[in-house]
Amino acid sequence: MTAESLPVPGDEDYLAEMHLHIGARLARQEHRYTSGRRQLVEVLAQANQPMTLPDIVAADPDLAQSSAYRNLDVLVRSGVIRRLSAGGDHTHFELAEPLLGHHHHLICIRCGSIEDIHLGSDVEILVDQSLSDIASQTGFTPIHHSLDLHGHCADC
Amino acid sequence: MTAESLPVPGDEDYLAEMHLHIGARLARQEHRYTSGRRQLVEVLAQANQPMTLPDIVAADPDLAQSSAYRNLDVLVRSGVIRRLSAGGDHTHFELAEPLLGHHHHLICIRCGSIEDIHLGSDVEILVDQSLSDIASQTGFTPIHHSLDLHGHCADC
DNA sequence: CTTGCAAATGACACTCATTCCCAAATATTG
DNA sequence: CAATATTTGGGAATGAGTGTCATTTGCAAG
Repeated sequence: MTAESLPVPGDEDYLAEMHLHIGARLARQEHRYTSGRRQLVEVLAQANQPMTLPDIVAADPDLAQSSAYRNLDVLVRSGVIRRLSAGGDHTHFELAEPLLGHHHHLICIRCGSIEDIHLGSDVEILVDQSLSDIASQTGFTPIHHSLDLHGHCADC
Repeated sequence: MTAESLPVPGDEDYLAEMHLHIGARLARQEHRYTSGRRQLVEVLAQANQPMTLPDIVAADPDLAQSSAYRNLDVLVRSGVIRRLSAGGDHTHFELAEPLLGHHHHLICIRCGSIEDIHLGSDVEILVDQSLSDIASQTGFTPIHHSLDLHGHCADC
């Protein structure tokens, strides 16, 4: 999908290459890729599902809450991480699409959990085309779309 | 789309009929359709775009903040109003789809505004089918989907 | 049209997710 | 190493949203 040759999750040193990409991206914006930020990215990469701040801190208790929030914000602004507002108490965070691939979500409206799903490319193409048609009529500049299915997860 | 014969927005006494529908729906759940709730619905019906609580109170200063929040919640639980989490400071509310029709949103990631859009039925059908295919494989029970386009609005 | 009772109201206190603050620590540059 | 800039983390502050409770309102039965 992207012109850059990103390694895929099955890759041997997927994490190492990903860190290089992210470090370069942060450097371009005069930000340092510190260990705290690296830990954040690793937690999200290993979970491969959107996480809340309590999830993240539980997964790596070395992370300080205030720094985690601040660094999540830096990474969101740099396009490394994406912020999801699912309606529960906490915002969810996940790696951005260039790192994770384009996908959508199953959102449980009872327990607030979020799971990733992938749609067929035929659907994606049609959706993208329809949305950009509408956007251009309104003077809206599209950046990305979100398509989520809300309902009850298997556990609920 | 629905079996019931709801009046359409062009209708003479659209509001009156809508209030009847909502009153009946609330009564079924042992709730009263009080003047505060009616005002809430009228504000949202007239704005025909999702509003935050400050928007709502500004549009009708008679509404008390705590009651407005409580009644919004009652109306959400009763399926009259839908809650949207757009990522800004405030949650947005809009009339639910049975009253407003199925639609999607343009969400400005700079100013937080939300605007309604409608997609062609071919897109809707394809999306619906794809989503329910995936859901059934996962044991997820779909209730509704949301498809939003994020970007910059014409004003930003 | 009272009386009784459950639901609703609104002012205000409170919770808690997130942001702000700032002095100490760490990295970068010359 | 000195000088400068960014980052860190603990705790205080912010503010959207919720809870509390005494008062009011709406409805039903007599």
